[in-house]
Amino acid sequence: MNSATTTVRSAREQIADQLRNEILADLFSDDEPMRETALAERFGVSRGPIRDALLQLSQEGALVYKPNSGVRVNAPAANGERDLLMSLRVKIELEALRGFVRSCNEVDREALRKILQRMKEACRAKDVPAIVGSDLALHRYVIRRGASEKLEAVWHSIAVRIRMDYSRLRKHMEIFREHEQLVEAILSGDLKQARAALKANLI
Amino acid sequence: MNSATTTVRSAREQIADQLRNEILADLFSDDEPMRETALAERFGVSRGPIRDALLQLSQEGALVYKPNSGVRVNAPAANGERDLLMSLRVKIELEALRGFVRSCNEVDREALRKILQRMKEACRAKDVPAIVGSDLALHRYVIRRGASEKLEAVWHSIAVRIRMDYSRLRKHMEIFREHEQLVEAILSGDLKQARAALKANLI
DNA sequence: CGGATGTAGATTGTTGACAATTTGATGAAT
DNA sequence: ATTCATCAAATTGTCAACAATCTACATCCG
Repeated sequence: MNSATTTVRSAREQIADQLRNEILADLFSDDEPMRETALAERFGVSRGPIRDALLQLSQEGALVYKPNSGVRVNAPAANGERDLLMSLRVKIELEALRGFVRSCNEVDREALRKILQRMKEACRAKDVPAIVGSDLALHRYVIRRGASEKLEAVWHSIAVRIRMDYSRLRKHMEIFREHEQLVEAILSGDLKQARAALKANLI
Repeated sequence: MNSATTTVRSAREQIADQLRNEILADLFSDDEPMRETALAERFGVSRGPIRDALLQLSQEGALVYKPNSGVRVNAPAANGERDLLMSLRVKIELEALRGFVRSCNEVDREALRKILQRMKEACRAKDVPAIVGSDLALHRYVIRRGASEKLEAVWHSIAVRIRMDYSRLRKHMEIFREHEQLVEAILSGDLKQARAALKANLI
């Protein structure tokens, strides 16, 4: 195994990943509480790892935590806060994009193609949680390699709180095509076009 | 009890608060691992709540989590990332400042004075963790009341990762005086001067 | 009838025991 | 001497039971 991509994925992280994708794919109602015992049964583990995952997702902004009462899905950012959050996200991603296209090597290019392929299949199958996962993975890869882990963490907490609308009217394949253009611009080393593709995808 | 200030503080949150202040006050070495059993003994609880607090602090960026190996103190942002992170922090705080001075009422003014008083005593006593706590509390109050909880969470994850240098050469009371100027500008409703005081404090 | 009060059920919070994993030391083979 | 495998101690991960807390409903008093 290589050590760049995380070799060990704890139960907590796997559960958190899956739940995050489903939450961002709007599979849960905003008001409905998420019960620990039900989730424990679903994932075939005890409540311990579930609690860890729920706490993590609360910190990320996907859930809202209320002491002695449990967690609920967090509401997407309201219009007022959305603008500022999005401007922060764009700022981080544009900065990371610059660093990424400069230092992009063959390993990075192959990783991007792989993620894009995964997104293609998810869009074809209309598997919204999988679309969410590949979308986050693509942006995250650029940010981690183009900026740093600290920036990646901050970006993540912003992206989760903005909550892109994946079930928007336009067809799912359009989501793929937007990212395909972004990746193509990156692979050809065209920073200017990559910036344009990124903005088109986000705003 | 009023419901604006959090009525219930779980063990996890109290432990996390205290540890965060100590970490940001540079009381732990960057390489030394933090052991769960030692912390459990220190706080007089079992490892459960300790694990919760450590996970939370890892999400916030104060600690670095390595599966099956435990947590260590995260290094402060390097020069390159620090600039971008600080620009994001300033952007959030300036935006929140605008909203805060506009809607600031008597309750807010009293809360600010109270936090400032706490900071004064902490600076006098050279209690660095307490200085850290009151510093974060002051900025957080402005952001929560001037912006939103989502912005507050994002700001927090940035502020923790920047890791202000509290043990800098200038005397501790100067930290207090900077914030005193900020609060005075806010209390007098002078947005322009408040922005200047904020920038002076951060940069 | 309206509002406070108590009570039962459900849910989260905490604990200690046990399992799985990592880490560093030790020693054998080349 | 160096490398590799093995092992023991320490540490984290998981679990199930129990305690504390909340919620909703019923009950009682004004």
